[in-house]
Amino acid sequence: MSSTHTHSKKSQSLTKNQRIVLDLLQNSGEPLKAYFILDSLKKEGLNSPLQVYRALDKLVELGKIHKIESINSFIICNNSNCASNTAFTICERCGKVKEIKNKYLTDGVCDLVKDNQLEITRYNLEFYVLCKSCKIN
Amino acid sequence: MSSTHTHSKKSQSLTKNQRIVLDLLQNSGEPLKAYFILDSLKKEGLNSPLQVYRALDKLVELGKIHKIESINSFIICNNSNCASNTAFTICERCGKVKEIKNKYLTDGVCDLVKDNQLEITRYNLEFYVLCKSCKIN
DNA sequence: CTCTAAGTGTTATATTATTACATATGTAAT
DNA sequence: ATTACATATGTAATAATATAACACTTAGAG
Repeated sequence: MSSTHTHSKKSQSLTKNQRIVLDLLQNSGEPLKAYFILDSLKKEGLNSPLQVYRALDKLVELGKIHKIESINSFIICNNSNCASNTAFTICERCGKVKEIKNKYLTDGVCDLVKDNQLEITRYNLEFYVLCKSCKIN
Repeated sequence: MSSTHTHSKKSQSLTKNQRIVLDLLQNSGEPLKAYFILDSLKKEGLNSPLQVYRALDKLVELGKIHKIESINSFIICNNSNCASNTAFTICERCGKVKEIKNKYLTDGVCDLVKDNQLEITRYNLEFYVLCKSCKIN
């Protein structure tokens, strides 16, 4: 680790396809589906599903995005260090998804898990809710 | 609600397709995929994916089975009253799935959720683990 | 008995994801 | 610079998962 400036490599090492997929998810902020991403990025040169899925896989692996399993969608990670652990609320009425940032909740889950002698490598928590605006209407 | 004996209807009201799909999942105990169920029940008269999916949907709705989202599979519910809440461990090496029956864990999650002012209608928790037999080998 | 909700059977099609293979690129060691 | 290697790319084909549409049937309530 005798590097003075090579840190940029690790943070900058996204390829073109990975970059444009990440940017789209970043700008959207919402969960997006693979084929929607494909359509959106046709003009950027993405031609096949595989190109999208490969980029998505890599970004998931890097912890930069998450897959929301129950809706087959991908969303930008807005926690700094959640690794591959995920926790979401999903509105049952409008479908809106929010990543749960509440440290106490996610820590609490970890504690619960430890107390119950489960050795977890990662987890995915999907909480179905009625969101605020849907509750009103 | 002026019924004296109509309760039998509710507990017995599975149709033939729902029944054979439930039985298969019951006997298996493992998570099964829709198209595997279809293949397995061809001889019982199931001919199309839709017949399987309709039965599965209904059984999920009744709380008799659960869908494990991240592996697109369905498994018999072995809790008596988990409603549509689910909690599973999934072995990352061998794929084995177990429903978490630990009341303290699931109650704990509920408490955490309440403490954090989330109104949850249901949840799906997927914990990825290395199961005992895989840990040894 | 009739009405209605729920389920059935079937065909077609939509959506989501992977396999296979040939080529290209970035990085590190020589 | 050149090789070697791991990783990524491009493309076509296909697999796996799930739903739409429609005509018909059945079970239970009144």
